[in-house]
Amino acid sequence: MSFQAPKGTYDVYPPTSASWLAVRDTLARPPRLAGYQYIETPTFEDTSLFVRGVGESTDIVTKEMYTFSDRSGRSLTLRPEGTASVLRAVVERGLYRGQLPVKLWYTGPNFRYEQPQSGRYRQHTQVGVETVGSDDPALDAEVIWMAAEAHRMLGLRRARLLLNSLGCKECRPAYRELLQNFLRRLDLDADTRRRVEINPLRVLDDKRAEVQAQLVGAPLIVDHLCGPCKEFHDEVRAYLVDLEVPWEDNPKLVRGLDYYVRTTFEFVHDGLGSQSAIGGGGRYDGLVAELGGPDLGGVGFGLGVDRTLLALQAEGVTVGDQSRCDVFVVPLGEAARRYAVRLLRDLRRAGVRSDTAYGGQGLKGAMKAANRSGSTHAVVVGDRDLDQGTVQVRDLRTGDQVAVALGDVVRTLAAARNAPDQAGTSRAEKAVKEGDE
RNA sequence: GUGGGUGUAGCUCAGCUGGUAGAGCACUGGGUUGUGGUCCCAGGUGUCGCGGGUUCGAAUCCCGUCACUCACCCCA
Repeated sequence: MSFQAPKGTYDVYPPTSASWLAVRDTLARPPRLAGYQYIETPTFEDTSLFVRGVGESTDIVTKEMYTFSDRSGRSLTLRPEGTASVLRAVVERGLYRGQLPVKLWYTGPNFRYEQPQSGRYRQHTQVGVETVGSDDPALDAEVIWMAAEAHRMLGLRRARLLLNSLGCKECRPAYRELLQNFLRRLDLDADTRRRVEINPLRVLDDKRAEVQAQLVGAPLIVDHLCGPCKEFHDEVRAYLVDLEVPWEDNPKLVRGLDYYVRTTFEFVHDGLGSQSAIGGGGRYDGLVAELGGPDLGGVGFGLGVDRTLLALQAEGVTVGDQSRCDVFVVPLGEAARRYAVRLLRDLRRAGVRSDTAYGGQGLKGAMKAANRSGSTHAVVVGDRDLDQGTVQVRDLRTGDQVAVALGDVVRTLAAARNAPDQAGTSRAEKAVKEGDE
């Protein structure tokens, strides 16, 4: 009997797990630099939270949720996205009672029952931010900038930012009707006709050529924004100019979550195949009130860890430290093995990543293991050396080997670790390492 | 939910119109019993996804099934 991971899921495992972790950590760096605090919410919630929060007419709610009953008959759902949970916690814990805006970041898995394909899984990990309690367009710009900044830190160059405004409850209804009148005259399949009635804006996002061809001349929201929405949108864009974040206005950008108003954005990457969105977000004024809280506006993003890694791979950019260790200890003989366990303890306490060969492996095999560990240095120590009160410290990059007194070993290796590396470290690796400080 | 493609060694794959399984990489050992990364030599593993059918004979042809994969709707 053998098992495999459930359909649409994947394992994050070596060697790529180092890159995956680096991507996740780097996506969280700008928020942490911008005063966002960490929040963690349950992986599942009451089903009704998502129905209310994400929107009854969305595909997510109608056909993609992992919903189940627990043993006492409650209907629970694995979270399909992060915003509803975080805002639920903000309201439940009264976080909005302090200084506003509340600025939070989080990371974790989301679950959607979808047909898997390249870049689309049933469980995927996001890094997200939410800000609650401010209608300042500078905050929209900050959220967008943080995503762009994370991409810059990673060394990702070909991500494009698409930007739109979806209007608000004042101007959207009239536009919606206008659009419906236009769409109803088109030749569309049954599913799409239904969408015209339930959520007409999403029809604009249809990828099919035969649909897009008919959409030429469709009324666009940008031409029907109310005064305040138009002004808000212009201010967001002015801030983006100040921040030197390039974008493309895309009047057909909609996104599949019902709660967005005004600012809506998506980062796309052309190296990913069909699933090109690596992150996105927008403003959701009204959602907090919808979830039982005060009438506070908010804006946030969700960035896909897995798709961002795929985008980096498509650009040939390697992120994260691929080495396992800095120092590898090669003991020869019984006394050396007894010494090695203590040396490893002291190296690790000094912050030097270190490992050794176990199981009495021979010198040749141990050296091979040292090489594969990615260590820059090997410590070869045998009874002969211990008798002389020394160990052999070998630089595995150059092959240079010197005897070092027992009392100086840790200090010598700790210093070597901090020395500037000779091999050219990639810009991305440097960015990630800076993040570790 | 709908449509295409693919399932052969740990990984990437070859195997023509049926004759009973291979390569590269990886791994282990040795050349060098106190020295890795290069080089040379040696070594092992397969329910050929699964079930059935055709045939003297099936990895190869047919049917079914499962899985994976790509794409659509939609999304990270």
